[in-house]
Amino acid sequence: MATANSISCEIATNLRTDILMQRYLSGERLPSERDLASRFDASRGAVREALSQLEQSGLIEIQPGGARVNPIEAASISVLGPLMALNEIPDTALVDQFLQAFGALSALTAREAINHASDEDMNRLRQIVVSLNNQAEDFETMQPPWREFLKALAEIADNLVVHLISNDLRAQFVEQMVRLGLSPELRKQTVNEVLSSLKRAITNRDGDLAHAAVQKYFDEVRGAVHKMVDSRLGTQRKLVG
Amino acid sequence: MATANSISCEIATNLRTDILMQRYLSGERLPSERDLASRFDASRGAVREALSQLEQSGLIEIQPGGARVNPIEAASISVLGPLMALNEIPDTALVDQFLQAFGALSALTAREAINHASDEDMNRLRQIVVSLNNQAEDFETMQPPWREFLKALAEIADNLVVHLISNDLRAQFVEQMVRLGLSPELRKQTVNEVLSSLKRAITNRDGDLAHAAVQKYFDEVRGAVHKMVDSRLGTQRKLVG
DNA sequence: CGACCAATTTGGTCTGACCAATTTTTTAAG
DNA sequence: CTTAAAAAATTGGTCAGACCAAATTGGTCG
Repeated sequence: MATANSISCEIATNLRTDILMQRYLSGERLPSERDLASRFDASRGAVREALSQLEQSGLIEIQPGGARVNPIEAASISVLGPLMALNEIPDTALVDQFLQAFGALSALTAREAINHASDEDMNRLRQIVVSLNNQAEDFETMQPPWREFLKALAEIADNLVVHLISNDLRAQFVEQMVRLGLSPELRKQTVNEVLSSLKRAITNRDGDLAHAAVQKYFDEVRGAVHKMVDSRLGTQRKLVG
Repeated sequence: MATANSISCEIATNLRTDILMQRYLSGERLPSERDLASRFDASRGAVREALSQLEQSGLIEIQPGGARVNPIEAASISVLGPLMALNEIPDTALVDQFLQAFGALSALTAREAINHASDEDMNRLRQIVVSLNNQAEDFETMQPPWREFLKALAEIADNLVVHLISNDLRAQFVEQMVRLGLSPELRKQTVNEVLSSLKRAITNRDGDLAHAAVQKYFDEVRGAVHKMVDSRLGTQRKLVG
């Protein structure tokens, strides 16, 4: 957001954190706009803009008489980023859930893309898979072509709904992922299996195979992230203990 | 939104429609807040709140110097509802994309739920499937228990990410679906196959089978909706021609 | 033609005010 | 003492006018 430095944004961030940390419980009434204004040493207008943001993210509900806090389950995806940023160590379960959802949507995208791709599209995909094959050694170096691959699939599949969902998910998670320098170690054999499946899927125009391959890749990432976080927690305990 | 009747909301709706109908092109600059205020005969504060909403939905980007329109692909899910509401006749492709995405996420939910359900959960699911079986004649009557089934699966799977995505999707689409009184005619045989698969999945704790069954159900709905819209367009042409 | 500088425009914010609706408190009746 | 009605205080929604810093614009000069 361009107005990230603005006061209204700061107020929104503060209140959002308070709500997500359950300093305001669900159903509870928020302080009045005038109270908040004086507390944040800001004008009522700024507070109103902040509250408006929180309302649109589904965290609160503003009514004449007062603003009330909604249960988190009633919110929109845009709270996931702040929710993850809450703790220094990311919530493992949340990361896993993200990868599951993103993986399912990516797999869906892959199937539809392969099933509807033009010959030209197929060549483009083939090329990317080749470059993936050449850099399949390390997760880091593999990331750029992999993202390019997913992007190409998304363009071909041309599913606006999935595209917008993926936008939101990326916006909420990628920042958090890089914050931690996640670089899970994928098993080379699995990666190679995925890549060869993708090749075959492209050659034979087999959408279901592409679906399975992408799904398999994300499942591998999930497993690797789990291992990584576990070991990191292990070392942390060592440092602490 | 509780403030649906407010002026700021009205301004936001107006501008959103203008943007979605490409009366403001991507990259173009929006009129200044003062201009908009005078055009809508409102105060600058109201306009600012409206713009703030549009910015958070990703439709525009506000910067000192002016607000610019973003490409639709950069927006968030919350634009899907207004996008569908644009035309009287819903965009068939968009409905299909929605069902695809929602189906994939529901199938994912089903697999995880079945894989992690307690015995108690399983009994609950079994009961719902039985009631589904008893009302499998009509799409309408089947809807309530089916929704209950999906809801139960979601609760068991307990995946916040998928839950929030589904929230947004429902919020954007369900309203539009009922607006058109969609009641696609599912093939009874397919429905029965789905239900028997679900039974087996529950009995054998087979998450993958549940995944496939739910996927199959949504695919059937997709096909039925297509047929329905096609026939509806057909009669419409008759009326016009 | 391009670089530079001043005037204007624009977003961000503040103050203070008014209204209608809701909430809370008080009051009066049972 | 409880309850119902009425009055007061609170709250969100909106408006008008003002100021500042940053960005845009337009004109000027090299």
